[in-house]
Amino acid sequence: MAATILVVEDEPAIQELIAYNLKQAGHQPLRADNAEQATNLVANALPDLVLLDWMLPGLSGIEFARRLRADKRTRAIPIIMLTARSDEQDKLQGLETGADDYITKPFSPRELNARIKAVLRRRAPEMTDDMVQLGGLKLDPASHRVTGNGEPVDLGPTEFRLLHFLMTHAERVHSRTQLLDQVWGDHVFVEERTVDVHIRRLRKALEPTELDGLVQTVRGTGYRFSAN
Amino acid sequence: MAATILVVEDEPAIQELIAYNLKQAGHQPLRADNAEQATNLVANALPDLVLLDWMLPGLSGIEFARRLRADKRTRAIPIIMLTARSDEQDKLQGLETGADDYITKPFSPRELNARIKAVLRRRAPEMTDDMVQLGGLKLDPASHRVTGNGEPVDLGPTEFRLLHFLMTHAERVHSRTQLLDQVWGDHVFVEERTVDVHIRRLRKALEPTELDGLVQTVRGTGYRFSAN
DNA sequence: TTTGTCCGTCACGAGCTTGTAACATTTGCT
DNA sequence: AGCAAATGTTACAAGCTCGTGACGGACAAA
Repeated sequence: MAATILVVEDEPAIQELIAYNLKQAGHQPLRADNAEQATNLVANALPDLVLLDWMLPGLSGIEFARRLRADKRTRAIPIIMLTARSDEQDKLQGLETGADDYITKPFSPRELNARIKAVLRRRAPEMTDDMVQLGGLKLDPASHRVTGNGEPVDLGPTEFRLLHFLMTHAERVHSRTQLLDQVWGDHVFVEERTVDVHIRRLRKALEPTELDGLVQTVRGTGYRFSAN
Repeated sequence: MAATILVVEDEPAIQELIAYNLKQAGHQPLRADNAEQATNLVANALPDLVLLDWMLPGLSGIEFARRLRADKRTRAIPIIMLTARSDEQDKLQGLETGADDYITKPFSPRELNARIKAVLRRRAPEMTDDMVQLGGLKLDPASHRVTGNGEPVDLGPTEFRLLHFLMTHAERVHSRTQLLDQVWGDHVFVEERTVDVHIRRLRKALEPTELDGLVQTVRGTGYRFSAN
């Protein structure tokens, strides 16, 4: 659950309060007072989620959300809208622009955390620290441990992230490019074939538990984790 | 559980009662009749927890709580709100300002103590005086003593806090940054690698008891205390 | 002051990770 | 079968992470 979360909020007190709560919950907050600042931060490094105030000086929150959705690089980032109004009109418009969820101020830290967790679980399950258990394999992000049929499995950092992503997106084929984006990160330039090597390393590490068959090749497309 | 607790309450009789009960429970009460006095006390020394009356002459309890949350230095202090009203409206608003818990007057000393303990445990389990016992290691915050397999272990202050935190958050990986935040305090500027050195010192101190293996390195991520 | 303790930083080296290239094997197609 | 593309596999150099000992400064007690 160590997500990087961009907070776009012009009111300093609220920004501070939110940032504090995020840190408390184990996240890493990035702060921006307006859409411009936020744009710069996003250009630099992609956050895992954006908390976006509805009312912003200059470019409004809705407009900023629209831009995030328009850009291919940022399209997948989950967005939670913050608004002072509780009126349904706004809510609808907010969801239309592609917000994943919506919180009406004032809100409790507990509610904020619950929504963040819910959105991450839906949009980016590999960011939560929920334990994943599939086909005899068990991966626990919190303790950073993997066991296959009860036996401990030793993985390098990259193999761990790779397996975590595959398990949280099982039964689905991922191209090498997608895996590079999701597991390596978007500002990294690596040969596609490198993925093959790490898949190989992952399978090798799983071999002793006879579970290496769960990581499957889909020729011409990519790789897949399947528990069937 | 030797916490320093700031009581902000304008009614002398109730203040007296609470202070007496806190003392009885082993805490050290600090008293303030209003937000101004409280501010001065806090400026002088940080309490471990604040008991805050909802209704105060002058600056209200809510407002004071908000200020505590706004200041970086006091942000982390747990707050329990006291209120004469039992109405839900207030309850919500109290939590929104970042209070950790809420007690409706009149309350029994027992309830007060239970809530204090619960809040301290939730916010900072390593702040309570509960003895921690894991994998042959026993750490007693009250007597500030550590024994491994019965043998006494000699630790420096930082190693003690580090071990205490790790044991109260076992089976979980903590990054260097997290450890610095939690054990050193988030206002301190220290090199990340310093954590390594203290881990080393901790392990060295545990070596004679053969229990140094409980403090584990998770390469690329951080450290973990594990009793498995 | 002297002594001792504790702390933060640094530098060095062992060992682990990683990306890539090179070579081997499999697969699908004609 | 024969071929080309895709994937598996291995080796390796470069880089990085972490363990470790040493050092000097801060601080308090003697």
